[in-house]
Amino acid sequence: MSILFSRQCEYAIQGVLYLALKPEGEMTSIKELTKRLDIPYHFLGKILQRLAGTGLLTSLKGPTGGFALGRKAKDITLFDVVNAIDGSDFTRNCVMGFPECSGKNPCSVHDTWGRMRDEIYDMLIRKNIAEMAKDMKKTEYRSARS
Amino acid sequence: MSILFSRQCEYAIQGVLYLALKPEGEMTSIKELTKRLDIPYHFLGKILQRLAGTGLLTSLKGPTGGFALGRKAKDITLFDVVNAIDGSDFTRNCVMGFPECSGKNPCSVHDTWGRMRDEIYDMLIRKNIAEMAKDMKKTEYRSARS
DNA sequence: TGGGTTTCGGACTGTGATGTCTTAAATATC
DNA sequence: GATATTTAAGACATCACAGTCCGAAACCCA
Repeated sequence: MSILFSRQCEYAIQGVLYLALKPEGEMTSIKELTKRLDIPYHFLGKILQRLAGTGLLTSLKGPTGGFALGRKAKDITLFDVVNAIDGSDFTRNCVMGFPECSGKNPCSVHDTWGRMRDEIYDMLIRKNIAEMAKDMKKTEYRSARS
Repeated sequence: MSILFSRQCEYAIQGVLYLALKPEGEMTSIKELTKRLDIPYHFLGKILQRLAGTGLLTSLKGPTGGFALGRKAKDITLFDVVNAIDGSDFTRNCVMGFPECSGKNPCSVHDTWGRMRDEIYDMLIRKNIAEMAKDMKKTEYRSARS
């Protein structure tokens, strides 16, 4: 069975959560992120770059440079991150790949899956980065990678 | 956003549903399937081969040969098909990729996602091919690809 | 001004999934 | 038995995603 998010997207979420644990406005380098999160250096760089391009993150070059959240953690939802990397096609396409599946012409699992899909979407929209980060803060970060 | 099933798996589901609409025991050739379902000929061949290998389908070579369901449609669940192609890893791994996410050490969306994952699993287990095919029979097949 | 540090951007490689092609094996019909 | 038809099986090609590498641009500090 295939999974919900691409690996890029998983990394993006982990990175954004890590940044949310930092004091507001403090810059964090890729070097620190890659060490703490165990994500390939250059790959993570590209992902953060992409997030910065959408305004979700800010970036600064040079020493003391790095990345930080582009707005307050509570104003960033899980959906914002996922949508920036993987898009939101899953909200539209039929789960079984029937090309003409729609509300007027539903397939056999259309309604059942539609309900689950809505629940997933709601979860992504409701979860904001601030409260997620707070949950993780309870224990030391690496062991809290859970 | 990435999707729930691989393309192979989507094709497998579509193929099995098509076979379920046929009289019991009647063989259907790849040629017919590929034409009606608009799936690449040889690729579909490999997928059906694989399903036959697990016993989900039976196959016969030669003229009048083809594929048919390996047991009664009502005894084949959606999970059987999905599991044969994509496996069932999704029931185990953390949706955000945190390597050490577990019940004892849950991430922020662990419980929420876990509940949804269970619902998806239940859907796959409960939906059998017979009733799904019956739903689709209501309209002409191609336009019922929905 | 110059050197070191960091992100930026593009090109490149590796890998797995998707899709194609060809030959062999099995079966039905004549 | 010969031939046509169909699946079986493996090699091959193509493509998207994952991951690497390098030079350039921006920035800080001495």
